[in-house]
Amino acid sequence: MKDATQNFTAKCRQAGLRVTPQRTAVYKALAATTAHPTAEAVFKKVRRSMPHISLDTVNRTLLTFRDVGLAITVEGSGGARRFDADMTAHQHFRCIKCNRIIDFHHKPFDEIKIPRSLSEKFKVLKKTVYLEGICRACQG
Amino acid sequence: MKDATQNFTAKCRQAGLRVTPQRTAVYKALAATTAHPTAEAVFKKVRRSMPHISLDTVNRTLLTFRDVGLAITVEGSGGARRFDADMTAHQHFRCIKCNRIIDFHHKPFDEIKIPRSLSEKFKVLKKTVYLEGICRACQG
DNA sequence: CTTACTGCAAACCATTTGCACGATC
DNA sequence: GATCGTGCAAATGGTTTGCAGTAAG
Repeated sequence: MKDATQNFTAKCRQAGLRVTPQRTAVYKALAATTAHPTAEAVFKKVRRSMPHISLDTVNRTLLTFRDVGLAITVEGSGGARRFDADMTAHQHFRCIKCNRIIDFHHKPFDEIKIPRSLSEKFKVLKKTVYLEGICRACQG
Repeated sequence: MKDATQNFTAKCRQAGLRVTPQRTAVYKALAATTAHPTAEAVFKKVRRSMPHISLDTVNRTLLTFRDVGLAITVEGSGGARRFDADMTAHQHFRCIKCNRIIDFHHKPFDEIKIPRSLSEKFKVLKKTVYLEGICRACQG
């Protein structure tokens, strides 16, 4: 994790982002956990050492981190819940521009094998391949 | 789609659900689209033929459908946005009970191949295997 | 006729936006 | 000093809950 913290300043500069105490604190808090926190959770943590920081700043900072490649958001999380009556085997592709979700079906993806090390620990009820990118309509 | 509609009554009975006009209308609206609509979108559609239906009913109905296996929710959609500073290759397992997200890494999952038919149509920027189930702590 | 479902209202939670002040480069 | 970032406040959007009336079995 040493790398990560050093990497932070470099990535900021590289992306033309200013290195502010808030950003540093948010990054440290996020990098220190594997709990995949929400903005709210990061906010609570950071506030302990920086009582004046606002939730908005944390939120914006985290989104900025994602945009410049310092963090990711867990697949699909964030928007409204979306439903699908199709109960046959299929996978989803989500366009990051228009937010459309497109079904596709690729048999090999139905048959991916869960490693033993996982099925021993967890009861896996659902396994899916999830793709994100840019759909045809949103390209050039 | 004929099957689906017939299946509907059967599945309801089987799950001990009453077959109400609202449920029927919501199911029809959902089954008629591949757009992966939000509750709001389904609501707007259903309201055209059933002006008195409420958004809450649509919401609850859709969640019920998911619980009895008449619909699915798109992976991860619904909750708050969750962040992760880990930029190395890895996958996520989400516990449907405690909502925890657990990292794991299985090399073969990094190397899944996108079929040509997809990469021709879409610019795929991210591909991940996403698992859901019950984590150890939440099991019996 | 009993129990489950619906609709309404309110509360709650997460996210976004505009703007003025302050800090970084 | 110019520009970018922050904090505040308010608005928005989505989801959940409790409750009383209504309809399905």
